Amino acid sequence: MSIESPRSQFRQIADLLRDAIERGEYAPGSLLPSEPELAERYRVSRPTINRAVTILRGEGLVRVERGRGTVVREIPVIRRASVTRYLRSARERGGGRGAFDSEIRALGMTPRSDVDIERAVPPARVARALGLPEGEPNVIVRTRRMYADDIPVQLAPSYIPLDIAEGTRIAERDSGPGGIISRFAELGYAQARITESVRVRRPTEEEGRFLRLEEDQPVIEIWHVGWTADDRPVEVCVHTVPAYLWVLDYEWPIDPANADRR
Amino acid sequence: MSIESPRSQFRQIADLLRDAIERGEYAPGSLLPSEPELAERYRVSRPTINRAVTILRGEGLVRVERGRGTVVREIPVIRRASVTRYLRSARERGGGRGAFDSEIRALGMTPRSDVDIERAVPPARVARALGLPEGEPNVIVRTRRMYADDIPVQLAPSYIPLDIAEGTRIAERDSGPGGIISRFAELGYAQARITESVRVRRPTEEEGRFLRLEEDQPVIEIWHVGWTADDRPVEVCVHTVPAYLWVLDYEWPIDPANADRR
DNA sequence: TCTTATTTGTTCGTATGTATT
DNA sequence: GAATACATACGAACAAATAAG
Repeated sequence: MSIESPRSQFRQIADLLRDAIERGEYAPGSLLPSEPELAERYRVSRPTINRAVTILRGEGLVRVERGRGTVVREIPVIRRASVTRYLRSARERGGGRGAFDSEIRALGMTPRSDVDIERAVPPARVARALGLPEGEPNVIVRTRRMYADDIPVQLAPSYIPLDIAEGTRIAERDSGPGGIISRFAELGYAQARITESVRVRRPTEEEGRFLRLEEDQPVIEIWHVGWTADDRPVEVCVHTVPAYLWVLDYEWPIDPANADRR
Repeated sequence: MSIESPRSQFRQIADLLRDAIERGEYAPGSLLPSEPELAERYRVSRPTINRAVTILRGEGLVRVERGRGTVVREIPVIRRASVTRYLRSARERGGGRGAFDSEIRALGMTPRSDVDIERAVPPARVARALGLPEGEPNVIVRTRRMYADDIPVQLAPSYIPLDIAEGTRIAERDSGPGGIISRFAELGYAQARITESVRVRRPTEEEGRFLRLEEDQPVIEIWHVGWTADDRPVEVCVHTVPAYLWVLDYEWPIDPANADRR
């Protein structure tokens, strides 16, 4: 084969296939040639081909349907407007019913989302972040599952201390006009500040199942905390999205007189 | 072996090794048992062990030195204070000489960074973002390479239109007091707004070489643009960091009266 | 400096299992 | 049920890098 030696064959073949897909040689939704066929074409063994395909799967470029073949994925990158999504204007943009709706409609896809409400013991990390004792059922969890054209694209459980949420609209499926942020304000816990921490990690089993991810497809975790003006954390929301599918946009003003960087 | 069948052996062994590392059974900096030894211990073939180790490499948990062995990595996660790093206060925090310095010193490590200056043809994406014609040598590139304890941790080329930067301190290695942001202000291009887009991708070859990454170790790309008050983009900086090594922190105020979310 | 043993990297050929068509 | 396609594993082999003598 025409492939040089210092680089492993399975990586080189992954490159060739990736290029071919990006050139449009294999259209989105279509099948790649079967592994035996590719093995013959590139004159390598089938496990080597399989290894190359595994790389592309990790990148979200193809999806494998056992018994059927390897499907080229359509990769419409979803942009998350991380800051402006908390403004009323974001809700109106695109005629959507919320920021997520606008984000998905902007791609010409159809958004959908579910919410599950339950009272639960939060993960220890969450309890600590909320300043609550660990191991007690002291939060309301609002688990949102979001879809674009019925494809799951985001999992976002939100944790609110029971002493704030219990018996309020926050603990209802329909949180009412203006969303839960408006409810927080009415209850005297107006959120004044948001912090988000972005990291990349492997999906948990549950995330993988819901987002239809393989284990070598990393997710972006957005650890979102809402703070009141007197710096009490009142909401932790853990957004989990497939890393290959999303771009996160942030934006803020700076004061040049005060600014610096090296 | 004690491993169940529905999950592949190489993944299960990766889990076992990961747990052992996280339990501290293999100390940071120490060697894992050799692959033949692990193969015997878990009663699988050596390629299966190798495959498991490959997973851990992708996660940044171990680093392999051929001929020597597999080293457990010390993983001090670096937090990037994405917003406050543009405030003068960030520079003073920790007695560092800049935001990056503070970030690294906060981990008890020693920061170091280089800057290379050159006049160059920017990548097409960059030219478009700056509103410049493509394919022309119309930018100054300030390429920063950053290290923690001499380990490369970030690569960040910054592109500035030639018509702004040429002949100014921006095109010098030492950009002077207050950093280049102060120079922009003096030149009448005060940056008033920052946008950052965060995405995850495979490293380019150059990035992989510098950051000592393998191909299956994703990077976070932070596409950073500085805008003047009249919305001219005057600087594009592409921060590239190993995804397993960094957490990005963002923070902003919200106005509850105006806020909304679904 | 050179040699040899050790350790990981990669590939092959083959075989078996599982899911889908 | 049969054929097809991918998933994974084994054992063997050779290459490349390192370490030890």
